[in-house]
Amino acid sequence: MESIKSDVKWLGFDWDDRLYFASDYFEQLYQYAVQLIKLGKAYVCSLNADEIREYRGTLTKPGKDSPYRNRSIKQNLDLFENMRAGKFEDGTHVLRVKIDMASPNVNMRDPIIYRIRHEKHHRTGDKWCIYPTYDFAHGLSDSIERITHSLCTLEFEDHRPLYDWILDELKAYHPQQIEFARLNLSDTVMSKRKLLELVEGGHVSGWDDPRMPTIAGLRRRGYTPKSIRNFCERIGVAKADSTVNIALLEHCLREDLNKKAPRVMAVLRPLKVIIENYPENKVEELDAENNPEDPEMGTRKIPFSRVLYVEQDDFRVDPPKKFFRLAPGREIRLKHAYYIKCVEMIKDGKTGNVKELRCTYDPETKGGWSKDGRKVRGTLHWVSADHSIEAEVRLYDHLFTKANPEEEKDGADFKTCLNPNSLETLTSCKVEPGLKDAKSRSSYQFLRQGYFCVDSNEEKLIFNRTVSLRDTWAKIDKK
RNA sequence: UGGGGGAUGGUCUAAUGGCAGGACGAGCGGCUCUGACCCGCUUAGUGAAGGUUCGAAUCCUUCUCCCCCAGCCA
Repeated sequence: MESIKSDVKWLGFDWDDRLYFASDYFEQLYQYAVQLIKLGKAYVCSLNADEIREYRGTLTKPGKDSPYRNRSIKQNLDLFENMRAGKFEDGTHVLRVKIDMASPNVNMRDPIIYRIRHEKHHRTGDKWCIYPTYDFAHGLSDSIERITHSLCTLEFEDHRPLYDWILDELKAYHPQQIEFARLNLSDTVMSKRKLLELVEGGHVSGWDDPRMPTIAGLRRRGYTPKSIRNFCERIGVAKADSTVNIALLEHCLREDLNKKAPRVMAVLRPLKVIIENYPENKVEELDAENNPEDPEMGTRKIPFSRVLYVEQDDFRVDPPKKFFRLAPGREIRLKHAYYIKCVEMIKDGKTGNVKELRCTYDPETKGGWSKDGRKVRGTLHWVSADHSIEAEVRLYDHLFTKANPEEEKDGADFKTCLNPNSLETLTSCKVEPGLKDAKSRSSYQFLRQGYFCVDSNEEKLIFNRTVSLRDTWAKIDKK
């Protein structure tokens, strides 16, 4: 309950002084039930659960009346009072409403409105041992609260006749129940039952695992309340079953973060670069803008020195067409810094992998501009090796490999298409020094990579990837 | 096979008898010190068949397909 409250607040809503609980109305609800008995519209039924099911009939066959259906009002009043007084065991009696056992809508076949449960309630404690069912409490609670419209999901459409019946019989204020389709998202599951399975099966670390579509999970992943609200506005509300593509949610997220998240440089998979013509001990403080979308976010200083790290993906020994990044002999720009040219690559003797690059820089291009007007196609992010700090980065991907895990063929379990690579942890990432004091939960854009938020900054700095940037090159490269 | 709902581009959603539009995605191009953002263009739809009407996504008829209901759960 507390987590529901904090989720709602986080999303940006407030109930002011209107935090209501159905349990606040237990006494009134009881009195309404008594009234129904007096009207001859409710009776205590002493059939057991199996018998009640049997008497109910099926979808196509009508039910038959309970043998207890015609108890006298006095008898019912008496029995119900004793139910409340705790004179009976769980399951021995229930209070049912008298409608029509032959109704084509099974919800109208004398539904149960009160049952005995000798259980402690989280708000009323031991005060009650009988509790109203949802169908009974729902409409009357709405009525007591004087709400105008009661919104719920489609599966309650069949319950609306009962909702209406109860309020009409009691001549109570009658709100209008309106049903709408629940929200389904592609590439994940939304049902509580299935999410619980993921938690209990250890497929995720908990309800707030950043891969979970729960509010707690989205929050920890780095989603902003505003992006979620925008998303909800865009998808609208309808009565048709639908599955919204998660790409739209991600779009709303990028849209919001693009305006808010400060830009920083972080190298996830470091490749060492030595600038051969840059003095050994020299360090320059370069200016870098914090957010081109918002000049008011100002600038910061970032250190540049002879030994740097760049992204492994940003170098190719044998660059394909349209690859604008570093390659042997190729000149590129280091963001906010200088043009550098790759003059040599050093391979690991054993693996043959490139483990280090030797480059030269052009001192005339400080800040990233060339006076002679020559252009470079690529701009890379980088960090200064000596000044960077280590961080762990967790890359998240969709939890499932199929857009609709619930539609597994041959009725296979939805967990068969769990994505084994939905979490990739990188432990030796290098981030710019200014991130040393990054606050927990704060969001950044790692330039050219994506949006990341601080999961924790206690013993070590840990980032969650919220969502990647759109990556046109990745699409070209795949072809 | 009883009852209740639903069907508009790949996806979500507008159009309440009067030009089928928007967003996301995808594709192409432009811009660029982020292959980001932004901008331009393109793609692609009324479940089916009849009927009413000057005119139908919308009204009528028939059909098809999908979802929900037989808890003392919500």
